[in-house]
Amino acid sequence: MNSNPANPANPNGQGAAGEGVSAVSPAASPTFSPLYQQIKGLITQSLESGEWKPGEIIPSEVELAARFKVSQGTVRKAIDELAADNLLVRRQGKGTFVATHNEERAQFRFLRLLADDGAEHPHVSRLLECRRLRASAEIARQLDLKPADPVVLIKRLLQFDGEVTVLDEIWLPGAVFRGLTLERLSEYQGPLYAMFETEFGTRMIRATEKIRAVAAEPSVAELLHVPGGFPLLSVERVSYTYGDRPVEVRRGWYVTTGYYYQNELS
Amino acid sequence: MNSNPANPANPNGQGAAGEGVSAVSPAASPTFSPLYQQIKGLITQSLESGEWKPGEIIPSEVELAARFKVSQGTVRKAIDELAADNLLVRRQGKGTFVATHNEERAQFRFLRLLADDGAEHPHVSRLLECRRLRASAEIARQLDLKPADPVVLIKRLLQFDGEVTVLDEIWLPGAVFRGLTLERLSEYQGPLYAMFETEFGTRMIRATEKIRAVAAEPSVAELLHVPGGFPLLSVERVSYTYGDRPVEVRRGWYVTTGYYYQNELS
DNA sequence: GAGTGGTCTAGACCACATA
DNA sequence: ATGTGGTCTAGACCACTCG
Repeated sequence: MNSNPANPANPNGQGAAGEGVSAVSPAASPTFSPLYQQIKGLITQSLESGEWKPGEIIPSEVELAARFKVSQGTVRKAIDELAADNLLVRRQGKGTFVATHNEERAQFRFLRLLADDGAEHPHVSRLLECRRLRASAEIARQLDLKPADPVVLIKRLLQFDGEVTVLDEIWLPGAVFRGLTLERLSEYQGPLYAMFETEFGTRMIRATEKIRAVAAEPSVAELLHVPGGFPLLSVERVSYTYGDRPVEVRRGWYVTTGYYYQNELS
Repeated sequence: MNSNPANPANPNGQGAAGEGVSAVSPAASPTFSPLYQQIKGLITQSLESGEWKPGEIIPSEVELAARFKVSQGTVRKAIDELAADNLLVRRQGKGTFVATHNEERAQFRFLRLLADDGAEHPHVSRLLECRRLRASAEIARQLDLKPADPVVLIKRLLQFDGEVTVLDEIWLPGAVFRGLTLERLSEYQGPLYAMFETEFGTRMIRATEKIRAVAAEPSVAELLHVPGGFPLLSVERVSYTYGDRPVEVRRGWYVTTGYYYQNELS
């Protein structure tokens, strides 16, 4: 950040078209941060603080411009980038909304397993367990916790069109997901990320995955109805929320006969 | 496209600020295409036709604005999107350049296999063969050719830090890659896509991948120095050039012990 | 018709690179 | 000093949505 974080009076001011505002240009700021980036930060803060909740509409561009004392074009550019990052969703004629996992037209953003025939195989989740325990060194490292900090472990199966296809082990920081039980999980329907968002106020923004081919170990093989040693896709995901804070580690084993992991390189 | 494809006189004209240009607004165009999209198309044409070649600089924004008879802001938005699509690269103070696979700071854009330790293991290619044959039904379909059309097949191994890690089978349309031989391949050094670009005028823009876990078949296992049945990552890639025309099918088998396929979900 | 996002323009000035 | 992309502003008008 540069200066004027809260109520900018045009720091690196390049002045309005025909006005005499802010004839600054001091030492040619060494750490230059454009105004719209600062606005972006301010909007992100409001998202993080819950001033505008997932699914809700945010103030119009003109309102925000007035609030931040900048031109509409500047908040526009800020919102553009936030929309590109999937934090906001623009809807022409209606307004700008906080992105949500609840009413998203597709969870394909995070589940990229497709059937060979391209059909729309609906997937259902079968919960296996949900318990609280202390983080291993590895999980603690990935979740940015201290070893032996409390975590929640969820195990579940995903069935695609009746076929058992995915086994997931999901680790969550216990402090954030207080009160998460198997009962509560089973009551809720819909994507896990939607539940995390509405029930625990934690919204997944982005994730990284490490993908490998592995041989099925006996316990995994049994759950997935494949012989031991069967080749499985191992997907280790770390999900992040605002401020790039990790909030989930998910280890998945995918059966990729009849299904494949779809990826786009661009 | 809307109208005025070549030398626009502001079709859906919303007129300059204080001028009397193009007071149109006819039947409220049913298929509305913004000006900057049309400009984007015109620039893409120039890229495709080779008017500006990979690595070269393109005309400045003001020049293009004059050429297309639009404001600088409009060509700016067009270039912005083309840069986001990795067709152009902006460099402040210098100009805008046509993207190239030659001097790219990283080919990580297309090779996403990383070592567990995160180190910079240099990879070297070992060519196995390069022959011309007739497309199978499947390959023809994927390359949008007619069955039995001529294709080129390249097989190669990739070694990471000495270890054999990847086996690739690469299919190319024979008509485009005329004169591609094993000798020519071995002479060239650097990424294949760089060679395709400079030697055959075909630039890869984007690709899709289907990823699976499979058991190594005997012939593959032998080449990769793993036992038969060993779990391998199967990566089937289709690459596209301008106009979303497919120009490569690449089937890869990756050994993912000590390495993983890195992916970002956002 | 009023409000919202989307497009387009024109002009000023800043940051960066190069000569 | 000049030219290039990058930021910021102000204002006009268009496309879309909804009451």
